[in-house]
Amino acid sequence: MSTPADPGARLGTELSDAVVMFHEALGALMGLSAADNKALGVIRREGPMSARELADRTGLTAGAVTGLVDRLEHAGYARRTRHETDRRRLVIEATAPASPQVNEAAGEMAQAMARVTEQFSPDELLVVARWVELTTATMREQAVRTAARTT
Amino acid sequence: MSTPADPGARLGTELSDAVVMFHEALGALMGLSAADNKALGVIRREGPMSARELADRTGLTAGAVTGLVDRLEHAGYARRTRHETDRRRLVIEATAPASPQVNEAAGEMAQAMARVTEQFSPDELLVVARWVELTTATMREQAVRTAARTT
DNA sequence: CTGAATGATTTAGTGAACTAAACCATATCG
DNA sequence: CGATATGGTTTAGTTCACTAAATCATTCAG
Repeated sequence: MSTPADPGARLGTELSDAVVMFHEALGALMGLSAADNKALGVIRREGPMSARELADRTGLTAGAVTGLVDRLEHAGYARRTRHETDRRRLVIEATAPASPQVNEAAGEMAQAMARVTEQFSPDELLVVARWVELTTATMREQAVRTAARTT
Repeated sequence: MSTPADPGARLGTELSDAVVMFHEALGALMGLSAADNKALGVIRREGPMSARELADRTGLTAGAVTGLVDRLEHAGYARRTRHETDRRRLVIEATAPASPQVNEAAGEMAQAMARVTEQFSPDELLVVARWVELTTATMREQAVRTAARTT
């Protein structure tokens, strides 16, 4: 089935779990529910957008998005602005993580990952980078396909 | 700051996002809320446990765990048994994913990852495996440290 | 300029999952 | 054996984010 050197199988379980756990822990530290955290991810990933757009992305109704953005804004992770030309629209954008605690945690994580990187030669890092890239694309595609099945 | 060959930085954002997205999509396909999915993860990861133990792990009260296990059991992802010697206690254990849809999605993911693996030599796979292992350990540790900050 | 359309908010009501506490069943201790 | 502790369930009440629909503001089309 899977050899000890098959990272694909491992990713499926352990790394994936660890990533999810860290993500959840960071979300909790930020004081965000899983749903709010997910929405923030959408804004961060896709850049500033209107409330309607965010509603479509998250599958929420317009009314729910108002509350969602209220919470994100109040917690300091997002900002509401009016659209320059169309003043009915909002521009919802993510702001830098405010809390020092969150910055510290993120910084610590970055350092820890740097220590991992340190242990590989430049050539090896190229290999790993290639794998990470392919895997990311695969996970994304599978996420979309899997989501499509739910309908 | 981070070179194109620094997988650590990439993991922090893109792969991590993709992993979380897939995890969420799979959870949705399984008909589980994020919280229930997380609890199921605990049972899968740590093996059979009593309701009290699960309550401690998830931070829920005893009453809430009853409902939680009800849902998991009803959806076919967990099973309640009585403890052999102490018949007050439950033994809550995860069962194999029942729904054909979930199996299909999991299978498709496994195949997709196999196609990624295919593109690397055995030597390269060893490098990747080493990186995955170190990264997993790091993420786990950081998840725990981050969770501790929340308190 | 008026009327219809669009974007966001507000309001009222609903549902899901939670807590706290009362409640059974079983186990353990004196 | 009786009293007390422990594990899980049940119940009553609360909280919170959601939807649907009414509302306000702005834009666009005729």
